Amino acid sequence: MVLKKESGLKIDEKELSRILRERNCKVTVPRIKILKYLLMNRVHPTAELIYREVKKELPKVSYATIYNNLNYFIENNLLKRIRLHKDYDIFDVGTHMHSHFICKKCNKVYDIPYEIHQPKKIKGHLITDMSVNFSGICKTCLKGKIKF
Amino acid sequence: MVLKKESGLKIDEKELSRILRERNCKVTVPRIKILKYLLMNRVHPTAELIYREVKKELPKVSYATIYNNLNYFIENNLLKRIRLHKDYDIFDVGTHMHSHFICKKCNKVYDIPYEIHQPKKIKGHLITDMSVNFSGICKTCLKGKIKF
DNA sequence: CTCCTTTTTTAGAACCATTCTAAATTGAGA
DNA sequence: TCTCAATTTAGAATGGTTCTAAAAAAGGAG
Ligand SMILES: [Mn+2]
Ligand SMILES: [Mn+2]
Ligand SMILES: [Zn+2]
Ligand SMILES: [Zn+2]
Repeated sequence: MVLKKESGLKIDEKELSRILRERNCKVTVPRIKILKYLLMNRVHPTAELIYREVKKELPKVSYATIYNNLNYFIENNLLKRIRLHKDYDIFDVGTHMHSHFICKKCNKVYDIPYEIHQPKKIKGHLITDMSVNFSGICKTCLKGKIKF
Repeated sequence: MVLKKESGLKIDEKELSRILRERNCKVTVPRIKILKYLLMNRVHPTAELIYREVKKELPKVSYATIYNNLNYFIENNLLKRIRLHKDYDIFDVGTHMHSHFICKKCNKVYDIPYEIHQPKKIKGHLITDMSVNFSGICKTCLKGKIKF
């Protein structure tokens, strides 16, 4: 089962259970709500945003559960941690390969189509992952339409 | 003045002062000691290692001074912050373009010669920096000579 | 050199993202 | 339904980094 790429789609909780079971992941209510939020809102969220949003549906959810599940999703290759900002991490769900651009002015992160071939080995090291990150000034900031 | 690439070279403190003055950086004793450590020990150190090592020469140095100067060097393009580990950052001095490989087993970071062309613009965003990061299992861990 | 102003340093407190603790709950299989 | 391991929870703790406020140092002017 391939994870949907688009944001804002309705995703049935039954379908989410199936995605988890396919990967031998135990299905729990908080786990489903967190994954649902990630899949339906592809905004490179912080843990804090995920916490706030999931709490709307699940008022008793704790930060420990959010972090436990984010780490759990990462171990199970459903999620990637992105460390582009100085002070916090953001998360990116889904399997499609792409790279990121971070704007030094507004700090927004943009997806960039990924085009570079990943080598199998370099200097004797086995390569299993590769990421390409760009930074600079984003289109919007270049236009000068946003003041800082 | 191009920063020396090799590790372990003796670097005169007079030369360090000159490097700083060339970039209009105020010259101070802790600043020189920190830069000296970075230039003579190219091991992708943590802030904590830098603190411990500089403290040997400058017993009264504080963490605030270490962090202030690391951030100062980054602003002045003498240093890069590398965010590959989950729990801490490491630092990399010098201007030579290269990428990094991090081993998922032993967490060691290796320099990789950098080969990819950096585009000037992508999708309307102005690109000023690019980084390529690889991860996987390093040569040493593959040989199985180190136990975990 | 001395004087003056600004920047830097220092010790320690504070901050804050993330993890840990220990008890309660839940899920999935028997 | 029973059982047990996995998960969740509230709140405390951790640890890397930054902040605070006072002292020291750098560097320019005279
Ligand atoms: Mn992305
Ligand atoms: Mn390096
Ligand atoms: Zn921007
Ligand atoms: Zn290794």
